[in-house]
Amino acid sequence: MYGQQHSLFHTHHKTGECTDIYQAANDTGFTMFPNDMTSAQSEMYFKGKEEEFFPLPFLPSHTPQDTARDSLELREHNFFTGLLATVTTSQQRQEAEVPVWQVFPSTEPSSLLERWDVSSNAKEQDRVIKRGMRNYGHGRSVHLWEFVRDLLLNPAENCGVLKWEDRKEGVFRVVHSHTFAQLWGKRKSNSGMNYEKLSRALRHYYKSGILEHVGRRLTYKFGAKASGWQDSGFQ
DNA sequence: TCGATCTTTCCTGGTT
DNA sequence: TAACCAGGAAAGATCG
Repeated sequence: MYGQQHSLFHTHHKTGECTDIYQAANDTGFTMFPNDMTSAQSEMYFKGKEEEFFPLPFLPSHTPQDTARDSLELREHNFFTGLLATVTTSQQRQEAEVPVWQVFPSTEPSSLLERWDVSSNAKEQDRVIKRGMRNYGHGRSVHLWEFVRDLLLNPAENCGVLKWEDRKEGVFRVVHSHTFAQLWGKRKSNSGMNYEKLSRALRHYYKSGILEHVGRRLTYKFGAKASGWQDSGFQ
């Protein structure tokens, strides 16, 4: 049902080798989702020491065929960001300069992807991805204020936990403090996160000017050092 | 490896 | 009484 096969070739910028990326993806247990693949994405390289990555939309090939809810979310999310990696100095292929193509899941999988338990060797995939991405300054751990900003700018994933009080002034209110802390804890893989700790982290931003003190309960305001909250959002 | 920065954790005391 | 706020202190995590 997913990943109708198209021929889409990608030329390695060093070796010049052409690879059918859908085939490469399927070889590793994932199915490319063709609708959103663009030539721009296929040309997006990040150069690292040992691996080269570029982001791709993909879906796990073993998607569950179950609930309507999943189908709905699939349409909403459209695709997940994955990484197609060429491992040119891989231990697996030391004898050759031939790239080994592998598709890895995003290090920040969407909610749907998390439920799908994408791979049995996800730990190893994550390790390689993180190592590769560090080289590009891409995929660094998100800052709390950026997480807050993105929630506000993306109501579809906000779940109603945050709400703009004064969009123009950057004033927002925490509607569901417990859920808000849970979301942050989930993002940081920290099950011990609660609103007490989260709010302390937010208060640290007063000093740096990322947030400003408002004086109302559960209400915060973006400061001069915060950027991007003026954007219209992702929709 | 190290220092800077950010985040977490714990805490006391105050307010709503 | 519970939930929240303010901020000090220190430790842990991350990054360049």
